[in-house]
Amino acid sequence: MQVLCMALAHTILMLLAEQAHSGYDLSKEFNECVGHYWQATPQQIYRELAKLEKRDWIEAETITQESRPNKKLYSITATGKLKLVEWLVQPADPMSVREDLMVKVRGSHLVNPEVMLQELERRRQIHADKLAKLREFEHEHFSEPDRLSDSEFVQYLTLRCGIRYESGWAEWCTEAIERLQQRVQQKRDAESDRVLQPTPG
Amino acid sequence: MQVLCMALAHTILMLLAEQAHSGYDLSKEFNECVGHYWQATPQQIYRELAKLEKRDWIEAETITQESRPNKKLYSITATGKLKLVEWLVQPADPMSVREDLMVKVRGSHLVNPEVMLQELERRRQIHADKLAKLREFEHEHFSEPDRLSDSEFVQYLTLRCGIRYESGWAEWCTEAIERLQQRVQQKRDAESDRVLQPTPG
DNA sequence: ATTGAATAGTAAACTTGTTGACTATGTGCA
DNA sequence: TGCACATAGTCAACAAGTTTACTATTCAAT
Repeated sequence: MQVLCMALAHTILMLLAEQAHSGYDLSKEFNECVGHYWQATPQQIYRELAKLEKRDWIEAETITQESRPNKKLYSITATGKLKLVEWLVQPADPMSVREDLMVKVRGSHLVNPEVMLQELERRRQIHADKLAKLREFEHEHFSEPDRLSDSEFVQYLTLRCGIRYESGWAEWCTEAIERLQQRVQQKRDAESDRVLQPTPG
Repeated sequence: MQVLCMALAHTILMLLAEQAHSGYDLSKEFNECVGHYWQATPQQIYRELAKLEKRDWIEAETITQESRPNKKLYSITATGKLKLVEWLVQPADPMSVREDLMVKVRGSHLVNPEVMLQELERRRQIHADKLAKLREFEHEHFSEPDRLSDSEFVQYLTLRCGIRYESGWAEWCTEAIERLQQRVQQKRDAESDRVLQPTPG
């Protein structure tokens, strides 16, 4: 039996539990709403949908459309709901961090500090931009947290996580830039001291 | 030609650029020092070492030991150093977040809120523990940031990143727990209002 | 005396994610 | 008329990480 990608499969199940979607719809949902904490390409989604259908956790209805290509509308089955809830109540261990930038920072003593300063600034900007978008989304959709539906409320929690994540990265970049600049300056000072007051010998 | 796992290969190269290591040594380094930002199992490391050796980016010397099994001591070659630096100066895009816990939070409106509260508390504790360890490490090894060597300094930057990461997660857990508890309480209040003052009809 | 832990390394299968190419249809724009 | 773009989906290959299970040796503790 083919094996499911647990988190991906269950994200799809959860979205289908709220509303029937086509693969194409799901793909857009991932881009717009789920992407703060889980990414998937259309290809991954279609592949996972095929597996889920084979297990009868979801079922498809082919919708004939005139103005567009036909589509398959998927909805969750009773079995699917059961499996989803079973999975939801299991504990989840932290995922491991894998960050190219850190690997490069860790090796940056082998290259010109200016290169790393530029890269850190570029990354700071990326995270600041992402953060601004998330905050805008928060402002637009969740300005009154007490009035949210259950589903909206949990979406808000994940958005808050995304906001903390991006702001954490932006802040670290700022800290790293400052520390690195300070260090470069100290080295320059030491160098000019050395030139002005050469050690006797 | 076999393909390298870029970040993993270059982390290994970077460690070998500082000092010769056996696969086993590298594996311990990953557990102790690199794990804040990149994880690798011994198996991944041995596999990558074999690929790197085939390309002549690293070279191995077999060390005959009497009190222990023999080992292969790897060191970086001139080509390896070149390739490492070439890679270090390339920009790195943010890695995507993939977090099972978020997927479960996003679906938690389908289960009893108490289950999610417990899970969030468990996770908060995990991140708080990890944070305490990292802070202890910071205190032990980096209490005087101005006196660090270049290599130690960049290590310190990655440690600061790990600290921010873990504290960010712990704080988000706390926030989520508070918001969720507040919501549960509001629902209880609304429920008791409904019972005490039933709507006429 | 033997068991378990640490040291040192290898092999194979499997899971999961990425990439590029491919087939279609319909709409709007230039 | 043709081009780009959005919609809707499929196939195949590849990259990278995980898991399990091996083979060995040495040392310390029970």
